[in-house]
Amino acid sequence: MARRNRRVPKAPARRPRAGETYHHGALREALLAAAEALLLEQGVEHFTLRECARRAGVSHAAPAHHFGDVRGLLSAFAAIGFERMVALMRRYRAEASPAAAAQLRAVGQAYLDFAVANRAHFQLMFRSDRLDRENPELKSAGQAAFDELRQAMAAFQREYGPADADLAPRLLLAWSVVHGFATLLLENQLDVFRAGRSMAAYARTAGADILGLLGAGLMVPSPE
Amino acid sequence: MARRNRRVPKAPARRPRAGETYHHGALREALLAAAEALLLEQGVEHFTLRECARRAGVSHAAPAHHFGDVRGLLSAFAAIGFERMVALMRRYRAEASPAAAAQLRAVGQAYLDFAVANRAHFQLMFRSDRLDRENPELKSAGQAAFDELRQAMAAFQREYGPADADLAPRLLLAWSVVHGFATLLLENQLDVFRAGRSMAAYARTAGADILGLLGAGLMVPSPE
DNA sequence: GTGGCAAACTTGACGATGTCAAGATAAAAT
DNA sequence: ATTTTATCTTGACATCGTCAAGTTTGCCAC
Repeated sequence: MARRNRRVPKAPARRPRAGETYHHGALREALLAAAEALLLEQGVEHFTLRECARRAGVSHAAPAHHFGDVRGLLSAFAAIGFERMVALMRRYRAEASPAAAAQLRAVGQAYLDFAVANRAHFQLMFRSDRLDRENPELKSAGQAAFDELRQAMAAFQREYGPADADLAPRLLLAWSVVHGFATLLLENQLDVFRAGRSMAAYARTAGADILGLLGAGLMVPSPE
Repeated sequence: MARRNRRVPKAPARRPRAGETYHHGALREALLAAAEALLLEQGVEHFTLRECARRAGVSHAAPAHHFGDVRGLLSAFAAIGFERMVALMRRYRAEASPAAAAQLRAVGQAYLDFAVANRAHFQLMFRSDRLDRENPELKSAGQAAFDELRQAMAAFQREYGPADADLAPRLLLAWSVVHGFATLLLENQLDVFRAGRSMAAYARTAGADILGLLGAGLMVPSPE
């Protein structure tokens, strides 16, 4: 009722226009969309619940009714990230040769490509301080992504690896490689290597190099 | 940025007692020490400039005179972290066999042990949003740490690797492995693997497994 | 010594933020 | 039609980082 006379330097806190109802109707989705845009533009470090609400055209306390608190919202969006990553992994696998080595490379390249194409989103997915790790959607989506890697690595080991060796160390090694590379790249730690090339291009070429090295190394029975 | 009602034992802003001077005398060091304690206790996500000043017994605006802003302080402390990491790398290398493979493992294990023993400190060192990457001390300290790895990897390749191959992909692979493993471990992503064991113990055993696999894989000439 | 000046530190304010409590409104259930 | 519930707003609070302006102190020229 009271007109909100906000002296606004930022987003113009859009009031409901004619025809818009007091109830938003699809605020949950609108907030997730606003979060996506905000993360894309500003990065995970400048994400703000209030700015997110502003962009969705609602008051600063509205998100609480759908997500509890800011970690609830970000956890929901992180879960979406894992789902999209899984989708990309499956697409890459479908387009790759069915050979176990190619399948493993496809999963790794999908991991890297997703990270580079969705920088803030990826960073959010692994920032425990901004997430509620007990969120059930987040847990299951994260598990699904990990399962893609586990499955590809199991097939790889069935084909090349020593049959008696434990899967865990190889799985951990592969995950560490792609995750470490993505993390370092996104934190601008590899700028000296990248040397001007775009992140996407570099993730492609250097990523292929690294995944190739990793695969070649894992094909040899380890001396244990 | 009011966070939730974290059980924060907010130190009672100790006023200068009798005999203490208006000028602290060594405030810069006191602030860095307070930052260390605060990070250790609360983690990087709950670090606060004002709480840091409180612990050092000075007003909330005092740190600005020594560090500019919060990123200045954290960058200085991150630089200290890289220096300590380099010291640990050198100690491990000195204690290890001079063989290139053992030297490389020593560097990797030092990386992991430092990360686990200094969780918040390590996380800070790679959180660009809290740091000023142009800070000269931070830059040179980070470079020194990287040089340890580079040097060990160069020696490794001189001894085992294909002499004509490029060093960069192998260097990137090794860094990605240790960094990814440390990151995932500290973000509690490996709890299912860890299965109750302490982080330090797990970083030792699983870290050795992974570094062993990596070394074995790199000893074979890659098919490129 | 002593006057003055720059560095070190304090005080208070400002605009943010996340969350809570209480009110207003719409939709759904009875 | 009335009641209940879900949705959204409003306003307040504690806290944060930073800035501007005032105090205190160390120190150097004289």
